[in-house]
Amino acid sequence: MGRSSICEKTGLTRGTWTPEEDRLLTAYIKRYGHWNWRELPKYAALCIWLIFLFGDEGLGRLPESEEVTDSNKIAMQSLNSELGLSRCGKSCRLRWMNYLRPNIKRGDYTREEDELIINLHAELGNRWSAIAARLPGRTDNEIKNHWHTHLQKRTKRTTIVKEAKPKPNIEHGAVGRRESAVPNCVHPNDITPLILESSAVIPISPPKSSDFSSSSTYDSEVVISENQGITDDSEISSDGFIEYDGNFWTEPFLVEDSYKVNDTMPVFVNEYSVSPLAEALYPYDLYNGCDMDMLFNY
DNA sequence: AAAACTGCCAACCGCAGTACT
DNA sequence: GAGTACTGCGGTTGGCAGTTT
Repeated sequence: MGRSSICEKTGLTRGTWTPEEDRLLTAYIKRYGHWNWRELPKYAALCIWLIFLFGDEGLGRLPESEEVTDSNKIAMQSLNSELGLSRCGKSCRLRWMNYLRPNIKRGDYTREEDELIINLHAELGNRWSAIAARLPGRTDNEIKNHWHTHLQKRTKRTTIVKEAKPKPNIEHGAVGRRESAVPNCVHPNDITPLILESSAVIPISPPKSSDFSSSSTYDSEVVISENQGITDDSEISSDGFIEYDGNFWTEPFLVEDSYKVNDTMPVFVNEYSVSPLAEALYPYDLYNGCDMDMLFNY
């Protein structure tokens, strides 16, 4: 038996993220950045709760670091549990990096992307993060999954097809010449042509009907930003979030200006529309008795 | 119709690397 | 240099959805 995970030890939530958790995490990171993954989930719900209730003044109600007593911590954990972000930092980071962060390209892979992945894998091996760095908008996890579910099979099948034809048809020019040159092993530089040739022999399976299918189809490239419904990232920064390395407790306001679309509108609140945050909190009936001007235009 | 099987992908786990004290 | 905390990476798994029997 392996040792139990941190999440198991601490009773934190595991498994699939709910939309409410996504909204909470997104709203928090958009405002503060991911200054410390380990500490982030501990304070996310508390900060957003205070902002929601008291506007920016709410931040002033945050305790200084030296004031965070055990009873404070218990209260925070209780609050986080109530609000649904009782996740370990690692889980938050993974969710943000692989799914929630802006500019993630989802949907089918183009032929060019597949070619690039195959070439890069031949060059770099299973260094998925390095491969992902060369494919804008794709995450290492997504590329890894795509490789294992689609590309690896195709490369294997291509090899089998090639090996099953010991006498190349010279009439087909390059195909025949390459087959005769690489009977058992394939030079990295030859992999892409082999795959492309195999595509003519092995039909590419049609795309799934799922919105977020990662299967390959070269008819179109679907780019969906998961955060389009939350905010207009282009107004915030190139990445749409803040890298913050300061002390959160002592300098909570330093990133204040960078998250705002303009002077009056926080990024996760559209004027008088129901914000993701508001939606997330709605089940708790927090609107009752609140000043709507304060809530949406603080 | 339902059970069994398969494919896919989000999420988890454990380790390595890095920064800091 | 040792110890600790944290982040990032790659391998693996669990669960869902679709397909087959």
